[in-house]
This record gives sequence, C-alpha cells and structure tokens, in this order.
Amino acid sequence: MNERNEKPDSFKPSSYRTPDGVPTDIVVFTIASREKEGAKKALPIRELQVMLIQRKMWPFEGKWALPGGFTRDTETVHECARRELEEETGVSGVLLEYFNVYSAPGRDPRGWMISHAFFALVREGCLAGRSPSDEAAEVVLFPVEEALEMELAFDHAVILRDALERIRHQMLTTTIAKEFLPEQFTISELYQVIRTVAPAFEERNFLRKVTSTQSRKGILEEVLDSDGRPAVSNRYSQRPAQLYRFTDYAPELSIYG
Amino acid sequence: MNERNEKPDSFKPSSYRTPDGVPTDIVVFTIASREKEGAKKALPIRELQVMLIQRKMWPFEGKWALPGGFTRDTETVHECARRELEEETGVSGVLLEYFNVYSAPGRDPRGWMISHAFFALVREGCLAGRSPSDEAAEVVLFPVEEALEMELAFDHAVILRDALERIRHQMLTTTIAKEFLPEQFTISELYQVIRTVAPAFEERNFLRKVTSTQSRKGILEEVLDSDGRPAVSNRYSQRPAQLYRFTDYAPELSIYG
DNA sequence: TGAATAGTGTCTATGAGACATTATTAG
DNA sequence: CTAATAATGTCTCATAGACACTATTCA
Repeated sequence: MNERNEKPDSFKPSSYRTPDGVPTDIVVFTIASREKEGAKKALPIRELQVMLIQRKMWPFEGKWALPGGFTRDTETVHECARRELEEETGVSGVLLEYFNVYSAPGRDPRGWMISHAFFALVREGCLAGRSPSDEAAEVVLFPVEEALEMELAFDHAVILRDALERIRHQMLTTTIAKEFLPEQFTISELYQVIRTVAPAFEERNFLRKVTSTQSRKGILEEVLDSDGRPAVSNRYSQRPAQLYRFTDYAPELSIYG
Repeated sequence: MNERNEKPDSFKPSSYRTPDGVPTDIVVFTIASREKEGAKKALPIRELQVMLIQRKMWPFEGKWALPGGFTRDTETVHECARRELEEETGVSGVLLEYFNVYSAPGRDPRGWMISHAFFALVREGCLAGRSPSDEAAEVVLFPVEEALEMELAFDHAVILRDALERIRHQMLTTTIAKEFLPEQFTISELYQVIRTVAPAFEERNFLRKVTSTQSRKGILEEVLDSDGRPAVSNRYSQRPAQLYRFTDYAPELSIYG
C-alpha cells in the first residue's frame, strides 16, 4: 500500500468531538397466520408483526424499543446488525437490509450516537425459540398497526415508520415477498402476502396477470412434480391450486416505458 | 421528557472503542454539453461528469478523492453533506440524497471512520465559480467513464460505482431527470439526459410513449404560451419542438401489475 | 347439496413495438 | 435544394380491466 505512508507526527485524528457510539437498530418483520374462525378449509388470516424489546436499563427504562446494539471496530455496521439479529432472535440466513441512518443531535441521551437502521424479514416460526438477552426485559411481536401507535424509546417510532414505508415499496418493486413464503406457493398465498404488507395493492385479475404465458414477465415459474405435471396444493382450498416458485429474474422498472 | 431521567452514576457511555470520526463523501454529478462538430443546429453531445478533488494532505496525498468532510456533533450527516457541498462547490438548493454507509474496518488509515455517502445532481454551469478549499489541491470534473478507471483515495472507487448504479436506477424510476434539465424542455432533451446517465435505456417511440394523451401517465404536461397555444423551442432543431415540464405526480411502479 | 377457493371465457379499449412517412425550419 | 430533428400514420399483437362463468374438492 504505497499510499499508506507513515502517519506524519503532525497528524491529529480530529480536533473535533467524535461520536460516543455507532449503534444499529433492526426492524424485524414477520407475518403471522391464524386459521379462520369457521374452521373450514380456508385461507388463513395474515398479519404483519414487528419485534420489540422492553428496555430494562436507562435510558427509556421500561419502554419498548427496536432490538440492536453497538458496532465494534472490527466489523461493518452490516455485520453488526447480522450479529445482533442472531444474538437477540437466534435467526440467521434471513434477509437483512440497510435502509437509513439516524443522526439527529440529541436523539440518544447517552451521548452522540449515530444509528444505522436495518430491516429483517423473517418467516413465521423462525422466531419460536427466542429468549430475552441481557439488554431486554422481554421480546414480543406486536402487530404493526399497534406498534405504530406506541410511544417507543429514542426515535424508534420514526425508524419503524420509515422501515414500513420501505418494505411496502420493496414488496411491490422487488421479489422480497419470497422471504415470507415457502419455496413453493400458490398465487393466492402470494397475493395475500403482498396485501398483508401493502394493503393498498389491489389487482382484480392477479392470478391471470401473474401467470398468463406472456404476462408473467419471468418472475414466477410453475412447479412440476416427478411426472412433469404441474404440482398442486390443497392446503388452503378445496380445489387444489397450482404451485409456483420465484425465478432469479428481477425485471427492470421504468416510469418512461 | 419523563423518560429522560437523570443519568445514573454507574452509566458509562460505552466500554468499547468509539469511532474516530464520521465523515461524509459526496458524489457530485453533472452533465456537460458540447456543441456538435458540424456547427449546424443539432442536439449537443452530453456527458456525465463527476467532481473529484486532489488531496494535498496525508493520507493519499496527491490522489484524487470525493469531496466531503467530518460530521459535527451539532448536525445530522445530511446537514453535514449539505454544508460540505456548499463549502466545496458553492452550490446550494440542488438534489442531495443519501445512499449508503461505508464502514469496513481499515478503510481509512487515520482511524476508525464510518463514512456516509451522498450523491448530488447539479446542473451544468452551477459549478462555474468553484475554487479549491483548504483540503484540496484542485477541484476537477472528470467524465464518469474516466473516473471509474482511476485509482481513487480510500474506498472512493467503490462509492463512485455504487453512486452511479444508484442514479442509473433512479433515472428510470423517479423524475430526477429534472435535476439536469431546465424547467421547460423538449422530449429529445429529456431522452438525451436519460440516455446520458443510463445508456442501456432505449425506447424507439420515446416521444409518442411519453406524450400520447393516455400514455403519458401524468408525469409530463405541455407548456402553453400566453395565448394558450403549445409553446415550442428551436434551440436544438430546425423544426421547433414542443416544450414540456414535469408535474408533481410520481407513478407507483410494481412488478406485479 | 353449499361453501370456498381456483381458474377460464369474453369483451373492449388501450398499449407496445416496428417502420414508414410527412412536417418544419435553417442555411 | 439538403440537413436535421419533430411528429404522425398504420399495422399487428399483447395487455389491462371488468365481470360473468365454470371447475374442483371438502364436509
């Protein structure tokens, strides 16, 4: 590294104050399913939930907050988020994506803290064996609608709103729906997952649109059984529904054409 | 603020090392126009350029780098980027958007530095009266293609590539093209700007697609002159071309419908 | 049989894509 | 006239959107 000469004697790292810490905050989303009342074979009711922990230390003792922790000098903020997610929920290998930085002076009474916010999308059930860590008194999944109304610690209410806005957008413009679905799924399941995250999305002819030979722009493919016939499932319906999976293809969107 | 109790005596801000600084790096893009050779009335040749400064201090003395500076404890990283942009280029009121954090340990030989990267889109000419600051020996606009081949200081080559990828995507999915255009413009101008940033974009029937009564999904509107007739310009053509402007409308994109 | 979801038929209007053609002005 | 760009005509086929209709299975 020839550009990394000796550090001159005159160099001082900074004559300004430096941050007191660089935490990450992780907005862990999951979709919970409940069987419908009338116990007949029917589509489950799905609900978007977010993981919160109850703080047991100053500041905001007793308040609900997003999970997270401080970045170390041996890791990137992304590695920190991955580590904290695993420590606090035991899950790994799930989608974890950075989405914004929160740096307003005074946002953390402990000092100058610049926080990096991530969202994680976790399949229901992966969060089964979770246990409170040192930092948290309790770890609970709340319905998003409920969490949005709560008084959260720090600026976490803002972070949660931003995360929700982000995954709503991503749900429609990328294939992150797959994070909430099994590898093979029916079109109704897919539609339900999309609508659970982004209720504003409504397509009358969703099935046809996404499967018709030309119109499925390659994002989905039929699942075939060992005989080469379309595989079906009757998990959620009387009449068996055809199974699909996502391909690796991601279409390019444009407002111009 | 009842949750902000007194800080307990036992509280220590952190028992871990804290960062030595939180810089911002700003990728300033502009589009330069040159008249075509044959001096006839013709569309100009446009080129995407990026602003670099030549460092005159350790580390990476003499290397080209992105402009930027250290965040203070009285401002957000966004405010820091806005301030640095103004200090180093004199421009204000332009699009400045955060896009990623760079936190790999060892990315800065001065210490543990977590950098926040922004891109700015600046109209040609706004960068006229720029002058070198304390930090930089020289401030120069490079063609992006050229800058991509250079050995930049720190991890700025990666940041530049990421920024370019980001504005290419945004050019097609948002109306940031307006940052490079006058308030009123012809369809050819718009097409040229889009293609200058995202050369892969090609639409044969661009004019028709974006203006036909139904198909312009509301992102553009005709400019009318004082008589209520469509305004035209012959800046770039023999035959006058109709002028348009962007509306405030931003369409919602979806891969599903 | 009815309940519940899956999937098709059919119609119209609009859109994309391809290419040829005409229009307008400067020089 | 020619050069250069602006804009329209025309054709085919795919698609969107609406809504009625049929299909399959369970209980």
